Amino acid sequence: MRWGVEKRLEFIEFRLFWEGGINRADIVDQFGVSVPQASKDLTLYEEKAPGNLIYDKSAKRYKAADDFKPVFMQPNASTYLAHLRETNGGASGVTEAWLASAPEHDALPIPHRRVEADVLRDVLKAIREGHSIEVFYQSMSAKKPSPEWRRISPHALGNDGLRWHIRAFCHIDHKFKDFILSRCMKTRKHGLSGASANDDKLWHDRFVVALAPNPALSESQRSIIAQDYEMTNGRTEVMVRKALLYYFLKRLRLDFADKLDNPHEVPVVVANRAAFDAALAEATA
Amino acid sequence: MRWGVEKRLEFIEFRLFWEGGINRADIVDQFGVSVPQASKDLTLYEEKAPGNLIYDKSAKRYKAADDFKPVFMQPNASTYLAHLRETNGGASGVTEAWLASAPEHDALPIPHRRVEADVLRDVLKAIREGHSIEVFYQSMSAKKPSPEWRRISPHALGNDGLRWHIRAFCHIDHKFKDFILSRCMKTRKHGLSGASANDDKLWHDRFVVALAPNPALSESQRSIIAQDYEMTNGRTEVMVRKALLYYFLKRLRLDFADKLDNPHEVPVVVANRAAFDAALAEATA
DNA sequence: ATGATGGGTATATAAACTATACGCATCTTC
DNA sequence: GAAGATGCGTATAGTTTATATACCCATCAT
Repeated sequence: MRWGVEKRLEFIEFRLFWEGGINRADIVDQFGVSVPQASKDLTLYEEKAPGNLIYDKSAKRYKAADDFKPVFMQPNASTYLAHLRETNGGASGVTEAWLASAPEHDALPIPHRRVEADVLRDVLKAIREGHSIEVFYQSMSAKKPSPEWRRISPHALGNDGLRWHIRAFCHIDHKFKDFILSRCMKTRKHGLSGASANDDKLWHDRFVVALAPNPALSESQRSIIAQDYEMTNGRTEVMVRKALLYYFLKRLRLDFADKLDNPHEVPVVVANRAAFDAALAEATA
Repeated sequence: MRWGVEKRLEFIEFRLFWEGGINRADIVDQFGVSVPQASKDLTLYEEKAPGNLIYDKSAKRYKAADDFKPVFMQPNASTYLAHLRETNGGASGVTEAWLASAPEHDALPIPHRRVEADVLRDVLKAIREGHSIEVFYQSMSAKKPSPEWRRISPHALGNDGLRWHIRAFCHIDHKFKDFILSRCMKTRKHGLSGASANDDKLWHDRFVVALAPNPALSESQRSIIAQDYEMTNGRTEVMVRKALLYYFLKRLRLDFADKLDNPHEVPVVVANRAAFDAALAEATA
């Protein structure tokens, strides 16, 4: 079967599963095929996945059967929700909108400067080819009130939950650091790399964070949290790169577990706090 | 031009732009077409986007020209980064991997219980058709240590930055509330709706949060933050649904701006705090 | 030099798709 | 309850797209 046909069958199944029904017109709109071809596709789908399709004459629409069994995809809630979040952002790009009758939805607006496509492109190139590169970077340090050209040897990208960082060797400070991608205004001058990616210890080393329900919660609440985090014996372990450990602390609000009035706010606490603090000290040194 | 051809040209351009080069083999792998067809596609691309393509005989690979001008897509860094994050998760689903030589990357691991596809599917159905539905829900309240069947009339989905909520009218408490999607274990019994989506005031009302750089920062740092958040006159306004306001506070760590030792941690503060607190009180009442 | 690899192209053939047309069932409108 | 609109199904002939196979060329490693 040709790739285009396969995609259309997948599309039919996607719509049936997540949106409950599909039309010839849906296929025509999505893929620009002719109406007879859309008919053939539906017939073909019925052949390949017998019993999944039921035509509702009254609604003039194919509906998913009660015992619908997907054969062209594995339904995954996270994937659907990720798509949903994308439709919110507006810019679709590669992923076209397979969601037609999406539910009303909204995500928290995270205000931020946009990342320049050309900057990202050049950084990716430097990572790929093992170059160093100069970035016109706005540092937060008080000594540098305006952006400066800095040479860095990038080797990876990291996401802290709110924004993306470049993980790179800094040719000025002679160590590996994070550079916030959106603070790179422009790039220039590829050059020789200043360090091997393998030497970025904090990036490659991972610390195993042990999480436990906040002991300030009631027992029944603790057990609910344990289920939420899929804990076994009231514990769950999360491997976190040391370079990301600081952001992990902040994102999960682990730094305030004890100081907060309401334990409800911080469902989990770090169970191996001493080791955690040591690792964090190492990472932020 | 047929949909499949268009997609292949788009793919060629995507790879050229973000990964710098492309091969016949890449096209064959991605779309399962024959080798001569991949050749034709490259020729066709050169026709449609003259000058973008340069064959590097030594590397045996087409490379993007220095003055590469995309014609089949608008390059968007956010879209690329969203794809990158998806590849991390593993589950691809609808979006196939257009990223071949992706850079090394990692995102913060957010430990969480998975959402059941069948649950989400049934909730979507209820929203779409305006039904109520029973969910086997694990509430956090101390009075309900184990999951219970609750009838709700869902009308929207909301994301708080860490997880998805169902926004629904609760038939037990007779008001609109958030239900954490991953705490819905199963669903059953569609029924009549208990309320109109329009009556969910906190969902439809939005509060305009005014954000300003943390005054505890130095002047130059404040101006950097102002740029980060694309502020004008040291302010930016963000429209937030009242139903999401509480999560906005938590996510941006706005509740600790003054208590924190290090203002660096909280780049922005709420400039219209009194109105904000009033709106928040209304939302959490 | 030799072979492996990757690209270009030509041919005949097969598959996929279009345009057009017509028939059928359901629902809405008058 | 007839008329019209809509949506599905299917048949035909013709076009586009893609395949399989073949052969040639350039570059590079050995």
